[in-house]
Amino acid sequence: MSEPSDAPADAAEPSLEEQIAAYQREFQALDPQVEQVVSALQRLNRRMNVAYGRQTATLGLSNAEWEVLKALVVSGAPYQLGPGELAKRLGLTPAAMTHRIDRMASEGLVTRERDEANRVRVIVELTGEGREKWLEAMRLASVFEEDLLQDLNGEERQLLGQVLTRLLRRVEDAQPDADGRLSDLD
Amino acid sequence: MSEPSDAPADAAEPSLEEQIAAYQREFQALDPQVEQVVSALQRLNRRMNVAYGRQTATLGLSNAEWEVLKALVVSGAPYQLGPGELAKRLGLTPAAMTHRIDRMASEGLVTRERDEANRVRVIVELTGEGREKWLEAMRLASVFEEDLLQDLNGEERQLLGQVLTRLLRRVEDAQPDADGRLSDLD
DNA sequence: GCTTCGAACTTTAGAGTTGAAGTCTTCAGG
DNA sequence: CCTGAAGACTTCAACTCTAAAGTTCGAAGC
Repeated sequence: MSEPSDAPADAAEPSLEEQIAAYQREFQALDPQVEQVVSALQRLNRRMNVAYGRQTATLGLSNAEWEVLKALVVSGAPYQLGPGELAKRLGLTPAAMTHRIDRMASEGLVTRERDEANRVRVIVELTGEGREKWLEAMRLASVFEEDLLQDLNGEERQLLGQVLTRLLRRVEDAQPDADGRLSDLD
Repeated sequence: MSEPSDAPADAAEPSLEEQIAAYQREFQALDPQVEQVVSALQRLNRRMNVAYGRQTATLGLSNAEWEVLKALVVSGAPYQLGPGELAKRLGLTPAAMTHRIDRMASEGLVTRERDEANRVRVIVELTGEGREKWLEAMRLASVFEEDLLQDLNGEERQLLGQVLTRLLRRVEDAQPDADGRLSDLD
């Protein structure tokens, strides 16, 4: 026999609304409007990252690798950066960068060589294949993003972008990179 | 000798604007308005997570532990969930949950015991101390969040919340939890 | 020119995660 | 009963990240 009313065991996964209601129930001082913004933003961002992860996996790229490619492409022109600088931009320790570059170099996405002008430094450079991979990933991402914002008209998009940028500026001003390495890339 | 014009080596960390300009330069098909929204959202979310991490560290909590506490509190009433259910909600493998619960149980934040009604199951329950920690973290978080949204008036907050919720719904409809475990908590 | 300090990267040890295999319990047949 | 299959959790090996040394090179002082 089964008692559906007696052994709940696993409640259903909470929706955004249920979660906010639960927060309010457990912590009365909470402003539901604020929490709606914050929780929706976090959940949305997480789902987007999952979607990006699936897309890049399609190309044989991990999310970690994609981030390195992005940093190098954004740096422009010769597509060169040092491990330390890369680590700072991705929000990793230099040690982690060393290993990541190992892997990516062995896959042919980047090259690693000593800077002959200053032999303490190392230059990580995007390869043609790496750049190509980034372009493919970018094509997928832009389609996904366009689709995501499909329901918003131009005015709404602009407003949303402006408001988010204002909030970002506020956070960045309040946290002047306190302990270094906390940027991470988009 | 040093040639400031010859050996750039480390370019400055790119601002949001610089980054978007770089994307456009390298990938012409990009819609700058879409990218403004997406990049601002991602960067904002990342900075917020760093801020949360600092706050919870103040209380001797890791972000990982805070997420478990949140899931249990949101579940309500007796504050009980199984390891598997917790893993699903946090977006972890069951194996990782096992270890996390080990740590948290040894710190007194939760208890772990077999379900006598169904001895295959394990019940993880929030302790009084765990609940107290969650409340303290929540107090800090709500102050931070209120401060973050300070410059937005009520109308703007409502609009922002609604738009983000619309986008979230769109992502969730498009990704029907495809391979399980990808939710993670807010 | 030799030495010392500092900078940039790598190496090492330890914590945390994943994926796969293993254990224990329950349930349905035979 | 006894057996087989499925479910829930744990254990194990491999991988990735962090923090703290260690290594190598360059620059400044004597």
